[in-house]
Amino acid sequence: MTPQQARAVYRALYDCWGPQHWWPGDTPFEIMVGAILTQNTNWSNVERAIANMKALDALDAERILALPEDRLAEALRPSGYFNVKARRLRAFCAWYVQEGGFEHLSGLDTETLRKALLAVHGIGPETADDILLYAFERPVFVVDAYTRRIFNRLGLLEEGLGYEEIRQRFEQALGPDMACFNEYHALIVQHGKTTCRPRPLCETCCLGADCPSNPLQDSGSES
DNA sequence: TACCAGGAGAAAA
DNA sequence: TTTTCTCATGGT
Repeated sequence: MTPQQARAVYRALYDCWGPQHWWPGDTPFEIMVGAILTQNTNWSNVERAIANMKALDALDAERILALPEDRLAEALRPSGYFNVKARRLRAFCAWYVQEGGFEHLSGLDTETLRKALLAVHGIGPETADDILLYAFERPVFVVDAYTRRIFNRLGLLEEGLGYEEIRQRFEQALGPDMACFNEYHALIVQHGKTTCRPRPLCETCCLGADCPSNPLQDSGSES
């Protein structure tokens, strides 16, 4: 993928959807919680779980750790996988408190912070990069299922590439631009979940004939 | 009713 | 090392 191609898709998405103002969350900590809860789940379900946490006045690492795990799981129920996510969120909070919280972690360089996040139970590459980009405002490109789907089918990424390879291709094409990465990922998600879903309709899609959901594309490239 | 959604870890091959 | 299975709710 050339820089020109990466920027052309960005422009098409931005022209279509406009600024997204991501991440939806009032504080860096809420963003981090949302990044964990949104794993394999749609955002509306995550919002319900976060509202439950706010109702418990528990949107804070130490207060989450003070909650019994079954009560935490009950609050997280709307986001799905609630038992799994309760364990993951507690593991993250334990690490977060142990490391001295946001202020201390903000002093770490991006690679050190990324490695530390990936060592936490329940934090994989996408979740770590969501946290780095949207909570810590680091220039890290987030790769998700929509990114793979859209760019594979646009022919700009080969099938079967690993997460790190895809991330590096975007970062090399675009340069270390936090604001751009922020908007780009948000636009990909907005586009993916509205226009270019697996069973979609893209007469008005901003990617036109190159849209991953375009029937002309489907006829030859669908797996 | 079946499929999908802003994944990750554990187990099996 | 790679692939498969499991976790689960809510909307379409």
